[in-house]
Amino acid sequence: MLNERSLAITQDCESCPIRHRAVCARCESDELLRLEEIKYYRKFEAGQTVIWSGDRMDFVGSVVSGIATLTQTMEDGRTQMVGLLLPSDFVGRPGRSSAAYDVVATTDLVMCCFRKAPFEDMMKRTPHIAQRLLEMTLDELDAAREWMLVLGRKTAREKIASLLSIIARRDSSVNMRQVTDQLTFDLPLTREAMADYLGLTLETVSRQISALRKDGVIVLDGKRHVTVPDMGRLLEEAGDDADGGLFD
Amino acid sequence: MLNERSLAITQDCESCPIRHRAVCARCESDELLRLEEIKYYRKFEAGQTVIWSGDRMDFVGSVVSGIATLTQTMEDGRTQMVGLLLPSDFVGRPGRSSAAYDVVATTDLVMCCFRKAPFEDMMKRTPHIAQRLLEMTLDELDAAREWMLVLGRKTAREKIASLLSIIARRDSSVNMRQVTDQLTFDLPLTREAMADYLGLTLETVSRQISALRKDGVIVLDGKRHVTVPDMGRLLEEAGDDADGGLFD
DNA sequence: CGTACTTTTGAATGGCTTCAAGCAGGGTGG
DNA sequence: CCACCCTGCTTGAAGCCATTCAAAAGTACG
Repeated sequence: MLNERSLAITQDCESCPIRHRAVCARCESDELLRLEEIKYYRKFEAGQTVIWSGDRMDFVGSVVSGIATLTQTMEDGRTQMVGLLLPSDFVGRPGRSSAAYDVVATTDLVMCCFRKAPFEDMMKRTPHIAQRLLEMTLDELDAAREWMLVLGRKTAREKIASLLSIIARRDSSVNMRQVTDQLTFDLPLTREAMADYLGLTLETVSRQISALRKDGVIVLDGKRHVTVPDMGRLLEEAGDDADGGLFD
Repeated sequence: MLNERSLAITQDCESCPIRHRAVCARCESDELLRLEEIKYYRKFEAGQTVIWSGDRMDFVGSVVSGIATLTQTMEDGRTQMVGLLLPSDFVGRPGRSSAAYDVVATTDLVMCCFRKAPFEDMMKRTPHIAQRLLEMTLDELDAAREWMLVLGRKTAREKIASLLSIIARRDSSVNMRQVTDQLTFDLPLTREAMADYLGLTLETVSRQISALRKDGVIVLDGKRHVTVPDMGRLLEEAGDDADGGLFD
């Protein structure tokens, strides 16, 4: 919380916490200065909708702190999460005027925004931005495809294990911790949000988490705090090979 | 066949059938000339594997004619198709040396290839290529996310209807036909390949196709030739709203 | 301390899979 | 020319995993 407030005041790109990972990662100092002129921060509270699918989207931006979700909803209410947005992730699509998905703040959220037209203009004149955006988009495409395997072919138990291992891996990379055998983290999602991510019902999510706990694959402290005694075991349960993805 | 042979001889980018849709779409004449110097054609027979997941990938390229699939396989053999590659689609990822997925030719296939290093070099000096690749990657990301909804939340019947409507839509756009009420096309995939795309078994695919036929949603002539008497009806069965995606 | 929300747990149902057999079409060799 | 086989496809029956419906327990907050 305190952290987010201080970030919201940040105007200096050089000292920005996502400086080295966001869409501006490859920019030189002079390019950053020009970005600073057109950027502005926006804050959202947990639960707030950032953009509705189909709405006019007149800005793009990066998540500075907090977590947001990208979801798609059918007319009858079935919803599928299609992306999890973490600090440094990019929101919006240059060249498209309306949003394709709902973007919802899962936690309190700070975004670094640019109005679309100036940003697109900047992109044309700054190859470093377009290059980085391409790289990030390719990474997202890989992640989406990996998730297609989870959704299409994995069992409920494997799905839960896959989600936990992804969160664990990311958490350790964000916090620059070593991926040792023992890992601890907080679930940033409710059971329902996990269900929407995994294509399950929240009851099944709850049951499978209980089962993994009972089998000693994870240790729960409260509803949200998770410890993984043996990461290899968790990856096995996810159906990946034991060192899958750790060294790529 | 004859068509492919003639394409395989094509050296002239200006008259290339995918000229206006592929990664080179935005290139000027002089840029095309430079591409022509480094490009080469490769042909694959139906069933042949273009690249194995994990293999060194020393080229990238565009599908000129034919169809290929992108698949992911788990150790126990479960497989999920994560992409369908059609003429003008791009294969390979600049900045990555090994393939992330199996690429398999579903029909006879002709590709326009570039060795990776010269292509990456060219990309740096030709913003038109990078711009177009970004656009194409963003489109693919949207397609992958749309598919996540299909895999995660749709019933078997809806999945089949979704696949059929996507093939129908693409077929009509490739052949520059009007999307009228009546549509006819050939399925480019076996029941097993459809199952791998949809996260189903081939038996379920077969059953649901039979059910849609029985209910008059589609008309079958042989195993592969499909007629859609009422596209709106098919889209309804897919769980999309009746005009979904036709006018985007 | 009560209300609202999230999570867990139980029991019954059902949709998809699994296992199994039979069918259809196309090519091959005797 | 036809028996044979191979591959792709269909259909049937039984079983299982995840869902659905229902209720209660745990948690957060005024």
